[in-house]
Amino acid sequence: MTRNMYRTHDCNSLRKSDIGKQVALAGWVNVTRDHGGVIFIDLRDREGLTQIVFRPEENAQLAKQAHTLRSEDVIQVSGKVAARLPGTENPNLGTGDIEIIPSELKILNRADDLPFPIDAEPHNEDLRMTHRYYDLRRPRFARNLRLRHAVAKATRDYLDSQGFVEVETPILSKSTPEGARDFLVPSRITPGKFYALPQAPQQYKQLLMVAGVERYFQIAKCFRDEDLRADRQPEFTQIDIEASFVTPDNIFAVTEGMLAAIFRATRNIEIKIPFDRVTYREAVDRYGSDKPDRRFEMELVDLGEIFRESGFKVFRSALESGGVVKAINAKRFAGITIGQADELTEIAKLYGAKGLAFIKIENGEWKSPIVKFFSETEKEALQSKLKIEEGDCVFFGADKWEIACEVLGRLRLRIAEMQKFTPVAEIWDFLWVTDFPLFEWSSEENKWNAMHHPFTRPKAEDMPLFSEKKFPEVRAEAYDVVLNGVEIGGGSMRIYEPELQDKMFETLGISPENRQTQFGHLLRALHLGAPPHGGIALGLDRLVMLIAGEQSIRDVIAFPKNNRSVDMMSSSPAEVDPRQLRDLGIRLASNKRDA
RNA sequence: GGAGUCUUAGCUCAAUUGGUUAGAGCGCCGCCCUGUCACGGCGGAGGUUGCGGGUUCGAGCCCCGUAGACUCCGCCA
Repeated sequence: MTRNMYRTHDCNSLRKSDIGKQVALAGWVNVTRDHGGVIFIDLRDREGLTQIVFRPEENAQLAKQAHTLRSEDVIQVSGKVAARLPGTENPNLGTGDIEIIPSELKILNRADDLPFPIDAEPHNEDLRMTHRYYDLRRPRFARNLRLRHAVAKATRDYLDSQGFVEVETPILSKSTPEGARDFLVPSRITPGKFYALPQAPQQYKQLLMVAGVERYFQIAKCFRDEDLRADRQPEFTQIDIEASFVTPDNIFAVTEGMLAAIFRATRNIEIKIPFDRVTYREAVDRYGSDKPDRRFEMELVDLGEIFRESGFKVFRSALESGGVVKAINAKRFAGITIGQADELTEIAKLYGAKGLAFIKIENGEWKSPIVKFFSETEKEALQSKLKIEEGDCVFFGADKWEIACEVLGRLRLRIAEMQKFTPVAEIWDFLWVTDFPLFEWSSEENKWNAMHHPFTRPKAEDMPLFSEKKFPEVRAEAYDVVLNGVEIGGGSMRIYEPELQDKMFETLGISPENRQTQFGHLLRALHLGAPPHGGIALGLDRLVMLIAGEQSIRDVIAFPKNNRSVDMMSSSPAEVDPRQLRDLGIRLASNKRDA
């Protein structure tokens, strides 16, 4: 590929051993260093940099031309590889021992004044996104795109080796009432009807199991019309996997093997498998999160026994009304500033606490307005249970279990940030979170919703609870895979019995008529010999983001959208020609400009 | 739907308590410079301080509104 009329080598391939060769290179002018006489050009292509030297005494015509070069001009250079003058080698460059003495310079294209410097980190993200094709020239993004490719390739290679078949499923599919808001696509041929873009290939992959594919995967684009975050895009990519006649252990093993293959291929790292497993209950209890970041300690400690009979009414009454008292010990955080304390209090309130009590241990003294309510026995018990030492800062949560855990879990993460927790070495802490609740109560809709999705099966041992309609206690055969506190995937064993699926729909408040219109195909499929099956889907964008060490999935997507779902570069979404709407039988309800 | 932060030259930022002609570095243009690698030196151009309104003798700065960006909450089965 590199040898053609434009070039014989890439810009990171010439070494000492090539000295004397006649070569051609092509690329972008990374930087010019024009000394009036001698001119240095760093030529850049996707592989690296090579220095070109123009000397007026050798070729005045070329030097004159080179003098006009500016950053990001596209040029082609032919010439001879030469050793750099002794003492002027650049050890920071792979090609630092050599330079090119050109005999020919072709200016293929000139660049205008640049929207931002390519070597600095512009903070203005909309400017970057507007000129994304230019932004992507920066080595960091060239690296990220190639990393993403390597992850996808390792995924395909591994799953292929395990007998999985990649099957494409429709992008134009059907809207379903459960889950996220759908993107809709109007049908021209059937006016008034709409396709929906898939939120995930969930139903199709289950139908492929009924079809006897047995082991399916797909690197699938998914679409959800919800508000965005740094780690959420309206369209994103999943590594989607499903298999028949399997148990969760089989899915865990294939996922672990695949992730191991990915880390081997991209980072040459052997990750530790199998991953630890914790139940949802334990994760929330100990870390205040269903996606625990275990790279640092600061676990939630239950203080129920200590304060059951306490004279401190706030704690005692929380326990008496069925709640919990829990705490985290932030080591060496007694120096907390007023601003930090205020922020943590805000966080506590945001997640439902009435306030935030904390104790600073400074100069051997426990500093807090609540300490005076504690007995000596309580203080001693606290000290030993939380391993309190000089310089620590202890934060309390007294509330319903869910609220106390979530509040302390959020504080735990924020405090770790405030303490500038940075792991000494790269840590890849994978774990499985299992036994999620099957249902969650929606106070907004006043009904039970599926926590994962409506096709998730209850755990076999919880079937009786399901029959007894003890819905909050029913656990699902569902699991998430978590990496460094980020949920990178989740899945479940599916319901394959039509009767059980009907019972599930019934619990979710989906009427028999709606079941038929919305899920009829799936229900019929379950009646035609559906095998037991289950699977998982991993967020490719998030996974690549973590491997790349990026903070946002936008940095590992070639053309992402901003947090209002706008592509700043192409200005989409955009208005369309009225004739297009007429063809679709669509009339806009209102024209914003009239407002 | 809600909260917070931000918006000054092409880019990154500054401008004291509301007070002179809104500055600096990079980039750009011109001149000089023959071994640099973020080359260097001298000079120059470049601004409706996001937009609209208000308070004031006077607003980049204070107030109200509005637009946009980013982060978060809700939402994301």
